Amino acid sequence: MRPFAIGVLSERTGVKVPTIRFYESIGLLPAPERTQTNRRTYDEDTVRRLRFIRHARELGFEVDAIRTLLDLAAHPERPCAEADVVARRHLADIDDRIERLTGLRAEVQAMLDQCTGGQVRECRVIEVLANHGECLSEKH
Amino acid sequence: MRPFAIGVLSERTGVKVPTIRFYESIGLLPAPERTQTNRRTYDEDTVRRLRFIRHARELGFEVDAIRTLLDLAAHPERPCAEADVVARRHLADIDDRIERLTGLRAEVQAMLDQCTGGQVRECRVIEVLANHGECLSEKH
DNA sequence: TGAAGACCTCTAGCTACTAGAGGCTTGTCT
DNA sequence: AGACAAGCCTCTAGTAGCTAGAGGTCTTCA
Repeated sequence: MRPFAIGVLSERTGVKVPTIRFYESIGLLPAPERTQTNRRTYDEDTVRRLRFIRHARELGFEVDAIRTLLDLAAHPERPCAEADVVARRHLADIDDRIERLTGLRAEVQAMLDQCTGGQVRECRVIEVLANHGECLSEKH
Repeated sequence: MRPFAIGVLSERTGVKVPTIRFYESIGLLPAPERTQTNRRTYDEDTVRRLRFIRHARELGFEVDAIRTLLDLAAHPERPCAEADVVARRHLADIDDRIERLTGLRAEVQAMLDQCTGGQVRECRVIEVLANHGECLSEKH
């Protein structure tokens, strides 16, 4: 396969052109070869690398974590414990966020349940916001 | 009560001093009176308003939504339907995020479950990231 | 009186992109 | 061959909601 342009890379990976340039600028993608007229050219390796990045992003991994994972992927002989750690940390982070959101959900739902639909004067939504004491939990 | 300084407002509301100035700059808080030496002075009204803001932020409302809610809170004679809409939209947003996170959680968990702890060469975490086809869902 | 601490403004940084301006190059159609 | 659109280039700035720091003034307390 011939080297191809950034637009082709974009289409083949589903990552937008400006995003590809952005990834290059932060060092997630290496600076590619250029044509004589200064255009970036890519090869299959970059397609694989970028798909890896995209997929990890879709799963919510942060760029720093992806850097570590990419680094690991490049060294097949190393133990995979480190990848495990990264993924476990991410899982814990997701759990954390789910838990907090679930708590919030309950508060907002409770607020809405109490709303009788009258005037703002007696609106529970506004009132709960104004008075923290009425909340389900003291946590926030 | 005498008017008080920004540090006092900060302590009484739990909102950091730079954040208070930031809220002023984006118009969430009105520009306060100043002393002759240009220091901001606040009163009880601001404490209430800022507590309202803080509480809404803690519940995950966006600044724009808070603007609407504050506006409503200032007009007790209006119907509270609008507050209801804001809160319901927020609830839907939270549900959405929980759902997406739950999906992610399952993917990451599945990835981890398959890891046998050997070398990166046979690491499922790395492999799953490299090959989207192995995912639980096609959604992402 | 002198030093610490609180206050002031302004700028820049965080995450992960996205959008736009202004200007070349490439490809296609006639 | 020439015209014109589409694609590429760089650079800057904007998104949300703050946070941190520089460099300077003012207040408070021992």
